[in-house]
Amino acid sequence: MLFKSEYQISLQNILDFKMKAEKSKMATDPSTEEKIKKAAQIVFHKKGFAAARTRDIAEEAGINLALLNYYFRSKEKLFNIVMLETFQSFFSSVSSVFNNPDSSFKEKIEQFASGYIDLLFSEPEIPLFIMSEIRNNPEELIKNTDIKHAVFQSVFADQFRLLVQQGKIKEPNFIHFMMNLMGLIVFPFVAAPLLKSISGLTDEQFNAVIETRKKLIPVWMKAILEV
Amino acid sequence: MLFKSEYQISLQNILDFKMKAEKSKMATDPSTEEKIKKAAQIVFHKKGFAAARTRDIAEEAGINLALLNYYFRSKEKLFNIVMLETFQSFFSSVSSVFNNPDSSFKEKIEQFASGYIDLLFSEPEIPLFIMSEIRNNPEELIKNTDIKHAVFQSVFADQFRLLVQQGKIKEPNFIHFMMNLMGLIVFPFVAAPLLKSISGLTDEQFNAVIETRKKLIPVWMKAILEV
DNA sequence: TAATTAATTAATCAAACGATTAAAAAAATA
DNA sequence: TATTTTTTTAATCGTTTGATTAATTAATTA
Repeated sequence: MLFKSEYQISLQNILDFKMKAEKSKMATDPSTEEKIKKAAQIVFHKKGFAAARTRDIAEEAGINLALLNYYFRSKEKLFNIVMLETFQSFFSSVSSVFNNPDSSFKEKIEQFASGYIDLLFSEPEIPLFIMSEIRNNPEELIKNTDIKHAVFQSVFADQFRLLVQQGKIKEPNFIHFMMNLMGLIVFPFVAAPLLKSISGLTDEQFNAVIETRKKLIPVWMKAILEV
Repeated sequence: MLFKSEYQISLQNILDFKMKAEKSKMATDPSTEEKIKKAAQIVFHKKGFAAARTRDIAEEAGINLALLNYYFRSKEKLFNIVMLETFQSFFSSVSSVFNNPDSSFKEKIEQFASGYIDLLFSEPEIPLFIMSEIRNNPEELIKNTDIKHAVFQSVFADQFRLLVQQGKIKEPNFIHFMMNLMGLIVFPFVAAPLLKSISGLTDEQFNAVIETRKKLIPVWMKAILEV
């Protein structure tokens, strides 16, 4: 009896969890809301806000068009949610790397280059999406995230300034350093179609080239800093 | 009588030229066709194809909407013309620098960095425009231009390979070199809104930072090549 | 089980937008 | 000057697209 009771309680707990999960949108089976959001992410990332049609998103999600407005009120509201989540996920990795107190300056560069290139391999359309859409929504996004603080008030930035003081870094402007590091990492993804065309490389060859940049960029950045 | 005759002939020539100029679209006073094209350039560059409305373009040009279709048949045809001309003008400077037989490898880097940054100062929206729109029109554009040849079969590329043979350049892959050079130059413009926000720099301060990159990028590129 | 609420669908609306038409004005030609 | 051609305009057409509505089904609650 104790056994059965325990089993029953256990089963009840499972059912309770499942219901709770459903309501709090962490359901094991993706809820309609999640399906729409995921579909919107795919379509918005690929086409941008203006070229994306709500019918595209509904089809991608496999749901009726009216459901999109039922859950998210409007295309614009849905877009804002996707944009915010994209922005946060894209820069969440930054903070953890940049503010790790246990890694050296050099190690952070290595981790950032490698980690970011992996992230961009899995979601190569994100940079162009963010750069394209950010100009329509100036400043709004940055306020909702702590990206500014995560970069310029980071342990990474402190370590940079210390090395400048010690005379180990020549160009003291941190913004130059960030432009260079980001440029070397991100630009090949943003310009991928163009670079593939003018180089004649296949997708595989192109990816292989970028893969080697995980190791090369830290070396190049070191060289840049010392000049 | 001869005098008058000469004068008449001279006047006739002027009128003939004016008529010819008008018809061949090189009129001194911008023709309607030119006005529309210029307006389309501005609107397309700023908003991209999907977000740009033909009514925006007509208003920007100060003409009736129907004239746009009278001269260019459709929004798409007008866009293709703007895209092609943008692409060509954006890369026309490349060929002249890259294929100059009288300048050294180092000088080409300096001229390219300085010239390209100036070009981007005057038309900062072009890179994002090209990168965004090229994914919808894969390969079509590159065929209509000789960009591929201008870069990879250039004097610049030959000079690069020679320096590799001489052991003066470590990383022999020219595509890496181009990614780095382009990335250092172009990325700050593509990511300008984001970089301004996270750095807190004003437009003037930001431009001043980029201005200094004209001199810094050649130095950095030299350091990269020697590592 | 009955009543109530939430989720889903098909049909449709209204505004936006690219494009066309027919008429007027301007320019070119003979 | 008279005629023809080109350019420009106002009005409007037809489609696309974001959004809504009313009815149906499914789920929840009492």
